[in-house]
Amino acid sequence: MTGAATFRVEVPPPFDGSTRARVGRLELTHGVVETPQFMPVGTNATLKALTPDDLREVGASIILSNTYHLYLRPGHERIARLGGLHRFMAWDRPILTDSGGFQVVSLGDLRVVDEDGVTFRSHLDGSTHRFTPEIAISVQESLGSDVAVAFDQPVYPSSPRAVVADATDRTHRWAERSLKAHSRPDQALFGIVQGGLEPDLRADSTRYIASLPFDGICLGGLAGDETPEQRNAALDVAVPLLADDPRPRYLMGLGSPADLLDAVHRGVDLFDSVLPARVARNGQLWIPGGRLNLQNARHLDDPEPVQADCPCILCRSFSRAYLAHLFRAKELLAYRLATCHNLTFTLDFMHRIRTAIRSGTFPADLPNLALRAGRISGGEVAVQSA
RNA sequence: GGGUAGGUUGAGCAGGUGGUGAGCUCCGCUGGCUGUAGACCAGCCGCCUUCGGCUGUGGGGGUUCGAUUCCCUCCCUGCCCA
Repeated sequence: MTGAATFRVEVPPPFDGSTRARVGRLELTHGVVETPQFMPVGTNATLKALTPDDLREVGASIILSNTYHLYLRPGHERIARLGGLHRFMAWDRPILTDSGGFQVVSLGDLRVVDEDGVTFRSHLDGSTHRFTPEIAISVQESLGSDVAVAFDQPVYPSSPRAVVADATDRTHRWAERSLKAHSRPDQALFGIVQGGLEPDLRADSTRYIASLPFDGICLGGLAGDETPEQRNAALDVAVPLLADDPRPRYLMGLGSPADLLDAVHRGVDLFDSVLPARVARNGQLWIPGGRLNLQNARHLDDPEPVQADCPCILCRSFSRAYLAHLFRAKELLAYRLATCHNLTFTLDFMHRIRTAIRSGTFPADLPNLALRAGRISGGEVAVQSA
């Protein structure tokens, strides 16, 4: 443990086993994070289309940024010279940096994995770069994030068992090297569980990572191509093994409201995802019970706000018709307004979840929360059964 | 009125000098996006009963086995000159 993170469970799950949902308080160098919490993703030291003021207004208490992308551009050493990532991007609340492990899968053909690390070809200019656990930690220490994350090797959840096993074992070895390499006392370090959808591998990985002195436990290798049922099953394997563990549990990459609700119910404390911001830029606005596609012609004459009771900058002043116009004209304001709305919706949803847990009504409130979450996929609006 | 260049599927175009015009970009429609190579990607975008068929090159007529192409005529548009 680094001492740079203090996590306290304020409202533990009930003894009756009706849910593993809990409320916690994570204290980091740059501030406090109430859990369950969602972290918007600002890969390039910016949440696309938003200012830090926007981020504060939508209610973000912590954001995620990316080691690999900042290493490539503008360079972690430059950011360090300029006072660190917080000062560089003018965000004074907590930041968690992903280690670059995700780019092992997302960059596809542009990388080669070996036992010592990963060789990447830059997506920007084709130049060759090497990441090892030691380098990933060093870069994160240069950036100065509140929470660094061990360098891991995620694979698609649907990968063959042998592939999952190999990547999981390597992730364990890299976890130890990440711990050994980490030295910055004001920065927490989280370890990452792999194991894919294989129950025994997922369980072994959970036990192993939990046995190491990390400040938090990331559940990786999910939020990929698995079904919600498969993901829930993996959580039902992993989280109970952490029942007596005093550290926060962070499911990497999950972002739709219905998915978040499922995972909170199964005991997850932290989330991140590009989803709400990305789909917003692509014209999909989340509202209670479903979504709007602002690219559809039917919105062009609609004077109503996207969501009448939403306090965001979009809904306070503008109509669906206006936003639909902005999207058609590809006006830059569309992306800012839409992103603010979806993040407001998502973070408000997490706040509602915390409130329900605090008031002891969480399992009972699941149907209502699921109704609000809607089912954000397939163009359908349906209630996610609790 | 004279001259000239044109008229191709919502828009803008490509192509085609007697031998199968449904090709492109927009627009439009639908879907997708989950630790961001993503203000992006995919499919559709004349009609039908769609592994196919039909229609379609401004209108009409003619020549021809066959016409977007050649001929006649009419309509429309841009530009120039009166």
